[in-house]
Amino acid sequence: MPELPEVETVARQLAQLISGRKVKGITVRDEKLRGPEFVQLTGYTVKTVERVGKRVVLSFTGSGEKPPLWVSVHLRMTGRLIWCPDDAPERSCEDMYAHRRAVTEKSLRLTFALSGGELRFHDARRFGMVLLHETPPAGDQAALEPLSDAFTAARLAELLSGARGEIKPWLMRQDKLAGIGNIYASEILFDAGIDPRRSGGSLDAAEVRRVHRSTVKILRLAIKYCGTTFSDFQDAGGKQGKFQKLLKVYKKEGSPCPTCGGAIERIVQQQRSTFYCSACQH
DNA sequence: CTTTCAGCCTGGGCGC
DNA sequence: TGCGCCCAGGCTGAAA
Repeated sequence: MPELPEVETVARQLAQLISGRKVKGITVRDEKLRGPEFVQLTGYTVKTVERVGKRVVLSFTGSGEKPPLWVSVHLRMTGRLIWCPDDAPERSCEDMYAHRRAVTEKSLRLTFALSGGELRFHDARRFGMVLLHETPPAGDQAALEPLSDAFTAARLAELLSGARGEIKPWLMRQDKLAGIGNIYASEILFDAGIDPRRSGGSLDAAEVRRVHRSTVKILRLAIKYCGTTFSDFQDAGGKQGKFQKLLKVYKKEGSPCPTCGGAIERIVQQQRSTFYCSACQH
């Protein structure tokens, strides 16, 4: 389930792999993705690949008078962007992700044929979105990027003041903070020692500072480890993330808390699992 | 304004 | 071996 660190990992890797490559053609295998739109990318050149919130945004430059274009990709649950270079034998490219069953011929939804290889969008469950834009897709303008300079404890305190909803679902609100999903919301609150059921507005200044600090710390650490892989996520080269080894509470129901040894508990908030330690989080 | 909830999808895991 | 059932979960939009 790709969140900010996973999407950042994919975007950074793709930036290295496909910047400067020319679009030779597009093949759309899923009618949901409105294929004809993408054809106009032919002849364009990949300029940048960046993360915006949970989206991968590719910018393209046209030749001559043609205006620039952008493509945004939301991986949702099972979406993947995989680079298959021409100079790798086809079989080894297939082998690279053959052991992950969800990435199969069947789940291939869209292919960008680029100079030197193919960028393939796989999505077993078809929740993902690939959109073509004529202006830069800015994401939610109001949302704060948690790894930007604009994300300060003071700004977070401002956003949280008066927030009546529970803090854990609040952290996942993409119109407030960009990129935090179910895994990292639980991990951040464990790190900060905050009970996920507290209302956002009930946190005092010191507690907000802890949430701020833990958010930056956990997200940066997860990016360093190339994200978290359970069954779904893998990077642009088909490899798994490594942050799952550092998870302290997510999916750890019944396991001992790494701090106090008590059992990690699972509760449901807004239809989603939350994992926490009731002894350590207040 | 808030909160809740169905729907989107399909592979995988489980029980029988 | 295989069938039916349920779950995963980000996000939208409708309903309460």
